Amino acid sequence: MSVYTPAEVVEETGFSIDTLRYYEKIGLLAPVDRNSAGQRRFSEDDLGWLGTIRCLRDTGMPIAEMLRFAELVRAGDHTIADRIALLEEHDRRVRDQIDNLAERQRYIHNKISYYRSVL
Amino acid sequence: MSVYTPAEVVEETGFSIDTLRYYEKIGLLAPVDRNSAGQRRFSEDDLGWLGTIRCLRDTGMPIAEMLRFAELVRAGDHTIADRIALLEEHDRRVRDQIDNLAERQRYIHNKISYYRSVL
DNA sequence: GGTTGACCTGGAGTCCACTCCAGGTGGGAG
DNA sequence: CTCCCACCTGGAGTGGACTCCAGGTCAACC
Repeated sequence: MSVYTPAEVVEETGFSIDTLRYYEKIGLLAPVDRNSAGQRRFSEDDLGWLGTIRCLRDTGMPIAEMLRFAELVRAGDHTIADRIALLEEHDRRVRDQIDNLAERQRYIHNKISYYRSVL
Repeated sequence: MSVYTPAEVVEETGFSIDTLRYYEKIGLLAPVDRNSAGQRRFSEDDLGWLGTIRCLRDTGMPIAEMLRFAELVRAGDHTIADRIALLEEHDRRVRDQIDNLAERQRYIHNKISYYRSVL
């Protein structure tokens, strides 16, 4: 089981070290293992979880809701139905976001066409 | 030429009255006409511009850039090429956003499928 | 003529998600 | 041995985009 230094995790996840500490502080990341000097050593599992966080964050999920999800994950297998419900709800919002963006994009395209026509 | 009260504009645009005042204060909205009592009376043009703002805002354009666009619009027809450039740049970012969301959505779908498989 | 309600102003406050800072530790390179 | 560098902590500060507030005006309705 390999471990990762903060610098490696920054490199792999794209989160800043401050953000990683912040996520741990608020409990979005479970307490990370430390070496004898008290420095963080992230596990493979931490990396996987950070990947999930990245995905949820980048699709606009607020931290408060990611925290709820994190709690469900920590609570064990009996919360899987709840996790599905949470992700499905989020998925609907992502779909709405995409539809909305596509709709607005048409407006932008029209605007560009209009400007081109008066050049 | 009909005019609109603040309440009507709130109704039509979905912006709150505080947001409308804020946009006027920072210059995103040109100074709005007033009646004899000093109350705002929005024009058809204001409504149209607010529609544009809504679209740009909802596609994630920061206020600073909307301000730049507003200045180009106010500067007159010789800025049309610049406006096209700005909108095309923004359009690219919107496309990236949509692609990104679609990609992340696949991850979410996989996650849901996985959870379903272990139920 | 009193009350209500929509509106006004300047400025302070809020929320979110970080981001930065000062001051300190421990291990490895030269 | 000394220096540097990556890392640590608690807590303060930032940026963006609003949102709220106190105190005031005016017109209209009862």
